[in-house]
Amino acid sequence: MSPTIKDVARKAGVAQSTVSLVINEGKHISQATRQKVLKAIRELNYHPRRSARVLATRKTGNIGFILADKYFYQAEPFYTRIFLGTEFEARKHNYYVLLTTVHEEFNPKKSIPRYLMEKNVDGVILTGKVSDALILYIKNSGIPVVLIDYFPKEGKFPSVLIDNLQGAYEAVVHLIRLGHRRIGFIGGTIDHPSISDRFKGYGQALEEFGLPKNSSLVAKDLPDSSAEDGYRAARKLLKLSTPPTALFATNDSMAMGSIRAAREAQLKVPDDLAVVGFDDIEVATHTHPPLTTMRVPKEEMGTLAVRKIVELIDSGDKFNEKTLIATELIVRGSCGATKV
Amino acid sequence: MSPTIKDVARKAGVAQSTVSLVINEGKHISQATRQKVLKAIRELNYHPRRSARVLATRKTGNIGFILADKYFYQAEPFYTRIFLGTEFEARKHNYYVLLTTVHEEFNPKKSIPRYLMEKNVDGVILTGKVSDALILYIKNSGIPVVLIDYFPKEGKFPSVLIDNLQGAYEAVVHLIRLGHRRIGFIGGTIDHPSISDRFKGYGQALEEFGLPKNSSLVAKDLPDSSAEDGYRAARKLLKLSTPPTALFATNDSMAMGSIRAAREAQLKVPDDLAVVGFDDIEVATHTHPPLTTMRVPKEEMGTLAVRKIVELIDSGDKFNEKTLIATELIVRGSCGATKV
DNA sequence: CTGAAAGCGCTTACAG
DNA sequence: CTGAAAGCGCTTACAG
Repeated sequence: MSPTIKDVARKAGVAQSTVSLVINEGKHISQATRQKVLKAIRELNYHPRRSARVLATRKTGNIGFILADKYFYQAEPFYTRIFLGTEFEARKHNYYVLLTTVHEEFNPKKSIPRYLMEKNVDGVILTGKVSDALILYIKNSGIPVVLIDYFPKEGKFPSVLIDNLQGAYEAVVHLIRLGHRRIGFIGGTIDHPSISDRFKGYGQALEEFGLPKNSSLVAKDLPDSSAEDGYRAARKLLKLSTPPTALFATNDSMAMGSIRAAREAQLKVPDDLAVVGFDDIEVATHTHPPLTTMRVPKEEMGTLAVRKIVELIDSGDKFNEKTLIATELIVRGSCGATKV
Repeated sequence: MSPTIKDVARKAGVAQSTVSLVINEGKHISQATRQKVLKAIRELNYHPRRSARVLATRKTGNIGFILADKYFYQAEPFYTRIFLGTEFEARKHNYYVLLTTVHEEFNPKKSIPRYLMEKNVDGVILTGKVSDALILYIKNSGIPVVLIDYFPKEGKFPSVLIDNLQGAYEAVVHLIRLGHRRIGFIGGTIDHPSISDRFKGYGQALEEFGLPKNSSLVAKDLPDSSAEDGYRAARKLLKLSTPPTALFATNDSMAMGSIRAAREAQLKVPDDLAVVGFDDIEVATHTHPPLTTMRVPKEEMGTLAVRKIVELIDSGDKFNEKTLIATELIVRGSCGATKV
């Protein structure tokens, strides 16, 4: 059996509670005893049993990380990288991150992660679009919640979001500056706020530069935001009598699908059709030509979400701040700004 | 405060230990009391606090899942899908899976996941190539270990592996049957057993069909097994005076890189160069042409690993069985078996 | 078949 | 500044 706090106390010749105080950096411990205790800990290679600590403190040291399962199956390591960001940051704060996927629809019988039932988390990070009912359920249970990359239509929540409007605006302005005047929009499910914000950014850029808004150039509400969706949407746009000379897709998968559509239509990217995506997923560098896109700092989002939830847990505050994270334009071959 | 076992006992009018027996499906409980207790549990919406249970049983209910961090950054959702398989299966057995990444080199100060120090897992699943020293360290600590998709040169371990030899053999035979006689091999780090087994499968297929083994057609030991590596290796092979007419790449990323190299060399895939990959990652369907590859059942590997480790935990056995999982040839456009 | 009691390994008032 | 003791919420021999 590995050593317990009692063994340490005995070895150091002090009370068990003294050992505990040393470990938890309590005050009122003389340097001498502290050193004695630390020495005993080192010699025994003692590590406090987490479960005992949990029971005593009534804090679990766990953070739940909830993700709609459909994102997990996607090719893009987008949310997994956000998760990785949370994992790294959580270590620093001595928390574990419990990753669980849920189905998109809310089903109180199935959608509620075990750790909520078992009171096994101190806070929950919800990432991407999940059922609003689930979010409300958790929030109402009194446990701190932080949202990443999703925000329900109603309610207030602490959240870490992409500055989608600004990002889309910059992407489209980039195309306009390259001389494009007919810029198509290819977007996923518009009921996802990220997407509607990107649509707004698109519109704002057109407006500001005095370009007409042409609804025939807009393909919205694509079911899955998948490469296949992007492919189909782009194919339609390219069949117009006066097709767009550039496309802004609200994610890289759809941008990649668009490139495929262009190739099939015997169009050259970027010469005949410029394409800009969003997210900067890994494979965006492998397309032909490599994709120009808006980079989203994924790990950073996870880091900030953990800091936020740890603060909420520690302070007991009920603040509902939104944190907007800026994106960055990554110019590669598909927009025509550089020659391939 | 949410209800405890005491509240249930009081409400049901029985002893606390009786409630515990009902929950843990102990025998010797009359139907009548069982029903009373179950009713009280339902009415109070009682859920046993996991931490208390952990402390009492000295079992944590957690399984560690260790992955080299470099895999997590890869575009391929390969190991993440294995993880997902473990998560689903773990739920059925009432375990949590704690996902942690480690650096490739073993550093006892940094590489040892917290949950091992804190005795916070009952078993550990190690996935992909991780430091042999880490594996040994964990195994020697007495905790059950199951390896997925990696096996050290020395030692015996329970493991869930891809049948790499057979898979590679089938992939190459497929190319041979399509009429190819000069088949190149593009492989990652040969010190990874998966890769060397795939190389063996390649050689075995050539031999069996009486084709010469030509070392100039073999590009081994590529540093990262990345698309970039595949691209560079293929470019070299295609510059040979008599270049290969087909390539077998030991993963899809390298196969995709190879396709890019072919395109740059003005070669048509599959007419001038047939390509077969390995893994069947999502993006393999998005290449042009879509990639023919060997599908690896990723979730299934995770499922089997969990079953195996739960059995080891429960039984206390020290068996070291290898489980080999068969791959499946997925024919798409890049091999020339179907017309695009 | 059921109940009283000890114990898992910590933390935390409370005394001193 | 340090120690003795209670308590966190379960499970598990042990009696009955």
